[in-house]
Amino acid sequence: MISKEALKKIFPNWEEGLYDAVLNEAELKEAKAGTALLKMGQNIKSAMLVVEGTVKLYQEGEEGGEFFMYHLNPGEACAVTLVCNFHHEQSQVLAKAMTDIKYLAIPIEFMEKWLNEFKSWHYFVIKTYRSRYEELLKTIHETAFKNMDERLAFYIERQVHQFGNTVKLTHQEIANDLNTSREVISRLLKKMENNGWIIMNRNSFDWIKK
Amino acid sequence: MISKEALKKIFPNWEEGLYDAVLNEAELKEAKAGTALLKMGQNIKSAMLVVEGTVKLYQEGEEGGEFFMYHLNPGEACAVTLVCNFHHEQSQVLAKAMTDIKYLAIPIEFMEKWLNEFKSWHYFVIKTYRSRYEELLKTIHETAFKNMDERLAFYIERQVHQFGNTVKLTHQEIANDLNTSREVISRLLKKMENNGWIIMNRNSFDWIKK
DNA sequence: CTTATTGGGTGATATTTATCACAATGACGG
DNA sequence: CCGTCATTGTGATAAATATCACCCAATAAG
Repeated sequence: MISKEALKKIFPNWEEGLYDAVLNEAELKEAKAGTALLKMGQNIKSAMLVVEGTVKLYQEGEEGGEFFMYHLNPGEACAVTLVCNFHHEQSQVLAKAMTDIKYLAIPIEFMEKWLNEFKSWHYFVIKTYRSRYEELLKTIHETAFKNMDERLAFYIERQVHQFGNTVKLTHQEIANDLNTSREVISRLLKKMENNGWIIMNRNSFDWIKK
Repeated sequence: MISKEALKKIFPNWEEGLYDAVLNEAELKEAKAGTALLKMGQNIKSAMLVVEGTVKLYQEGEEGGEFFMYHLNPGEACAVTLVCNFHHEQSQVLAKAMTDIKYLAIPIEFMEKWLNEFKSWHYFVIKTYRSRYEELLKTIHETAFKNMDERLAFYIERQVHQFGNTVKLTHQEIANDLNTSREVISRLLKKMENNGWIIMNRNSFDWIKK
């Protein structure tokens, strides 16, 4: 399990009792990069709090497409898993480990209980929903108003913000995340290279804009 | 002001004290159809709870475009106004009265206070964020995976769900909401008419599909 | 009744994105 | 060093959407 000190660093400002509750009830799980942690339509049986690594949240299309929405980092939680106990609903999102990750899985029966017991849990849930809502707004803004070139730039900037200036993603992976085709991404990246925004290598490129 | 009984009907399951607090602190406001209640970038000074009528929530593009996200009905609240006091942030959305409306405006200084005092307010905030988050997911799903014909059908279905089978919107208004042009909507509606999904009149049409 | 305005129809054309087909090149296991 | 596979480049073409330029019809206003 994880130490209380480590937990406090990753999830600050909780009540003492909440840390104990988490240490008692949560299971610390690991997953390899690429694993699907939560699939669309799947019944949710536990809340997910990220401890280490990065998770990507997607929307899935009925014909198999994926659409990237936002990242989850340590200290953040998957909003959809936090309150679903109210309704015993199915997941509306796909969560994928982007790197090797560690996360806390908390059985959903504690969600309502803790809302009653711990004020800091209540705040945590609200903060989580609020921040995820804002990420969705950004995502909507991009897809509603921007063309693929700008969307790609925005996507890369998010990626750079997470992992630094060297982007280690194949054109195909980017295309999947943006729900377009590889050719489109290849051509747009070539343009960016010509504009001096990136330096391309095989299997990666560097973002050098601004 | 509004009576306590009416308030209870519209916002069920609150604590007694919360109803009193709202009656004491909120201002009951009215607005004509079409009014912008909250503009993007505007500083939020009060929370908005819908009492009567329908509000439309938009994302605004920098070049003036609008993009419809979802409706707010009586008993629902504008999520972004509920927690912004934490940060004194600016609105990321545009809220427009779709019909003549009545709503409760609660100064944001009470938001944090009530979170501490009323458990039912806490639940209300979480429920609000959760439902808005889910609406955003649906919206993203449509824009990410669907072509304009399907998006239009989805849009009309939402409209029908709100106001019944007769849709009293001009092609231009629909085009604005979907961030496309009138010609596109006109042509797609014509197709729907040919498919027997709608019956068109001037200034309105009837949804008769299924 | 006449005119002005608004809502809607339609062809032509441009732009953006998707799809198909295939070539080239680097990485890696044997 | 060779062959295979994953990755990227690129032309040709199709489909979806945007834009422009008008016209026409219904309604409102005088």
